[in-house]
Amino acid sequence: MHELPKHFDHTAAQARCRSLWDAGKYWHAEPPAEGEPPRPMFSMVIPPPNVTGALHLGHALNNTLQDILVRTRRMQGYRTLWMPGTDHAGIATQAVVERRLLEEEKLSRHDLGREKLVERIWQWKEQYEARILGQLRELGASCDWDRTRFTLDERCAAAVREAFFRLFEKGLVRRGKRLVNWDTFLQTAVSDDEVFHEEVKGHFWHLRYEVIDPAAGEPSHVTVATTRPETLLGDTAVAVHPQPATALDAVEAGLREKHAAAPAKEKPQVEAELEALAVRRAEMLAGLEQLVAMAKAGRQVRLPLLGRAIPLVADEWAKPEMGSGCVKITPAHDPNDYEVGLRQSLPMLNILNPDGTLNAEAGPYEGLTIRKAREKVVADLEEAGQLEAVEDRLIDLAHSDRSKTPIEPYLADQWFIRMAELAEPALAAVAENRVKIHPPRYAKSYLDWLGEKRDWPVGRQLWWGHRIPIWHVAGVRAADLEAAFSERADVAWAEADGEPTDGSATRWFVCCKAESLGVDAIAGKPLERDPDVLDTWFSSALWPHSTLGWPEQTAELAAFYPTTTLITSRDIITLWVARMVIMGLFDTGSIPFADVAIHPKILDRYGETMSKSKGNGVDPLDVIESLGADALRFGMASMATETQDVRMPVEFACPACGQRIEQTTANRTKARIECTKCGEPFRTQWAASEADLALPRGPAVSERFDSGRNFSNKLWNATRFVLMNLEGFAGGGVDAAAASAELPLEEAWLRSRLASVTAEVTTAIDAFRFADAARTLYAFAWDEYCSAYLELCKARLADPATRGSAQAMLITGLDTILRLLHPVMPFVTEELWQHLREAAGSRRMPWDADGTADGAPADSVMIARWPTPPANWVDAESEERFNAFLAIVGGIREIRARQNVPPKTVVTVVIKADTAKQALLAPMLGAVASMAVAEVLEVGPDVEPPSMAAKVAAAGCEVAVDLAELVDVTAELARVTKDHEKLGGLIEGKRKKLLNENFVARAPADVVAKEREQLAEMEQRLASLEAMAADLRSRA
RNA sequence: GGGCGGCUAGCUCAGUUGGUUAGAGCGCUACGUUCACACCGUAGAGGUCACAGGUUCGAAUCCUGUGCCGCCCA
Repeated sequence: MHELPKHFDHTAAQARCRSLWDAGKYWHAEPPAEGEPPRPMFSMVIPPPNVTGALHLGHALNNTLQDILVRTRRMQGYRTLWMPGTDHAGIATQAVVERRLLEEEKLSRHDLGREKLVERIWQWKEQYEARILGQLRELGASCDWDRTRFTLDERCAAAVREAFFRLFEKGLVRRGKRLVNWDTFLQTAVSDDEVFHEEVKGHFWHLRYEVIDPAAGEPSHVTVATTRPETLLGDTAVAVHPQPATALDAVEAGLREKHAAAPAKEKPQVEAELEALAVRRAEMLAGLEQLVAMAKAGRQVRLPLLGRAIPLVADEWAKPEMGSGCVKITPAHDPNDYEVGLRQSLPMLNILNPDGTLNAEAGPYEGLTIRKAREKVVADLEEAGQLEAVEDRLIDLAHSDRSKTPIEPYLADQWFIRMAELAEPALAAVAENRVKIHPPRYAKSYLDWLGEKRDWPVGRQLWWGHRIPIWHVAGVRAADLEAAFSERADVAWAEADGEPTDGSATRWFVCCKAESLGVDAIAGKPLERDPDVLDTWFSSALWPHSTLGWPEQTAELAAFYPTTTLITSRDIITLWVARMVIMGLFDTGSIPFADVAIHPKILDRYGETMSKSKGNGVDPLDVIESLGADALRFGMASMATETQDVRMPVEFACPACGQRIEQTTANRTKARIECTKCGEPFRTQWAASEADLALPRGPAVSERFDSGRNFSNKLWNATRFVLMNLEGFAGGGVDAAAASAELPLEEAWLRSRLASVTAEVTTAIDAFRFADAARTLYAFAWDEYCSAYLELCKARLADPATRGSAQAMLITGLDTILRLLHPVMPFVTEELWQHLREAAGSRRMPWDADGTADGAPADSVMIARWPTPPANWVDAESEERFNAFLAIVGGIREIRARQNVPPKTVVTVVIKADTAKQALLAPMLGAVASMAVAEVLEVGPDVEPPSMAAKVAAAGCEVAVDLAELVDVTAELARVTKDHEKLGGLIEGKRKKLLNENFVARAPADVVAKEREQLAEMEQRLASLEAMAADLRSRA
């Protein structure tokens, strides 16, 4: 006999399964060979994880869902490719490497130089790529490991150059000024999503600017306020609102509206605001209107410290309800001022060097850092008597996510991709449902974002990334370029459009799709390669086709592009999904995928996003190590509902005693925690001191993975039971063609359930409802297969007459469950499949028969066929009848529990039932006996319960357990009374409903009939309860 | 400021076109370890479905508004 240990050992199993799958390369896909019969295709690219760090729970979720889909399709016979790889993540990776360089060697990237730094980053990449791919394999991801790509590898680089070149040729690349988020530490622009905001303590300085040559009656100065006084060096105007009265009216109207809607306790606050506004109108409006007139008259003010004359302008950005009503305008260093600058055609004066020091425009302040410059500017203003006041204030300051330093708005030359033309087909693809987004509501954010068609800034001032394939040359004529490159199809050029021209020499951009231009100079003028690299998302946008070999017309591209599905998280719909659609269409003319499945984000118990810096994350490897990859995957799959986010309470696991300690905002940042149970201390991710580091680590875990672990073990033990009862198993399988009526009820029932569960699970996976699939399988395997069928089989296996068919059905059920669950829990199912192969290799499933020669079970469940139970297996009647049987068993158990009957004591039972139920139950009495530890003496319409009996209504029958000396009259009476009360309430409700003429007249007939039926049944039960109560009272 | 989502049992979540006596897992209570599994079994307690209106014979479900939490975009 093949006997299993009592528990599933996930660690050993995971290693074994992986080598089995690797040996067979079951995850590998090839384009169809010539003459090969056609098969449906399924392909998908992984959202490439960053090589910045290790995988987190979000990745675990994302990759679990992908793997479920891929494994399902593979089993369904598709030619299935899941393309793996990693992303170079330009700025993020460069930032971590630079930070380490500074910390460990006190070197900046400039000390090291471009080439050396890039070399260091490659080293980092090698290390983390290996780690990430290893983690994906730990998770069980069945990617095609022979095809692993990297967004910065040779193949992707060729695709990037080709795509950029084509954009350039079509005039879709432009260079222009733009106010960017400048990271002075990394000396690059960072995108908005790489910026976080944090409140810091700062000041609000009120500065006095003199009016130049004021007319009589005009003020001698204006006051402006700023949180960044050093920016005055770049001021090119002072603004005042063009219609201060109208603007104040609008503010007042807004406040009145707010007042009307405000709850009583907030009204005084609004009233105070209204009053202040009235005062302001009285005191300041005239002055503001005078300033508007001055602006129109072309009055100027003198910039303090530098003495420059700058205009007073009228612009709506100035808020008459705030401060002095005037605002200084620094177009090159503030986003709002930049807009004003554009509207008013103001000069844009950049006062910063890329490293965050001030440049020559700052005059005497040149060379100072921003911080020093601020101190000096403030001191000088004070000395000059131009500092009116200083307030303390909390300032919402933008910081770079990468370097953690404050962001400086900075006007710089940037490369852009024009979106107007490119966005159209990408919008249409989603609008016309050729690319379907699930759940569909997410299509809106895609369409809204893309609909704005904002040009895409693609240049980054970094060293790590795809270098923009553009060379600059100046002072040559078009004819010179023509002469140099007319023979070359891989070179294109255009007149520079965003750079200052000095009139004498035309500047050119030369774009080349080869790795190197191969020419240093034209007509004696040097060609200089642009230093910028491309935004990481540019290479990611090409991922679906670049990984398959584009621009080469490879067999892979022909076979697997467009891909079928993309599964990703909702936060990168715009950054990534939209850009893949754009570039896929531009490069290949085809959409990159037909379906996009969006899954939720994982939050902690407080609804906060998990992050290492908050200390509230769970490391997937901890879960894999302690509970197993299957537990992690099952947990992830059951969480993947269609809502936006899911919450996951986090706990610390005490390494000494295993106690789980709730993670709170208070303890999650501690370096050491003492166990609440055993008192032993353990360390967390924050441990830094030597004493703390010496402690054992208490991993952060979550109870939400327990049920997956328990489920693995349940399956393990169900299989253990089946294997223990295989003696005499004849092989083969069930007779698939048999009609339900010919089968014993329990077999017809299980067959029917297998068919409907298979259909439900298949549909759920097709619709990306992974949680439904996981939950359906859990409930079926646990409550129906194990708790009902397997329990019932204990009696059937003992009886030689039924043993054979019980074995065949048990095996059929188990085999089917393993296959259906394999995509969710690949390891435990594979391990059990192998045991089953050894112990029951002669079993045959109907859905294998037409495939392999003899329908023998596959070498691995990973390549076994997805079950396809015949339609005639579904049999609602058998299901209903079996449920009646289960209800009877439940009724007897209920009485036993209520009466505290010892588990092994056999009770005697009579059941009053109509003839139909009588017939149904007759063959099931043995099962009732085994499942309820009961001997059923009599079943029929005229059965009289013994005088001392506890009764319960179940499935329309009255089940009476003879309790003779056992009855606990008080408990029984309490119970009956409670039931009576509850039932009474329900009956009242139903009667009322049925007395309502409107209901009877308007509700559909079947609903009314059902209500009547229920009422009748309830009334009958009530009568029976009353009789029981009377009986019991007489005995109390 | 605009958009989106959530608010259902102590916790985490289901609840499909409005028609049930509102469910599950965990936790809790009681009982039970030679019987596949204590990572288990049996039974039980526990819910004004955020709040206020409305539509309807009938609302957790549809509509309007409010509140709180969160995300995305500006």
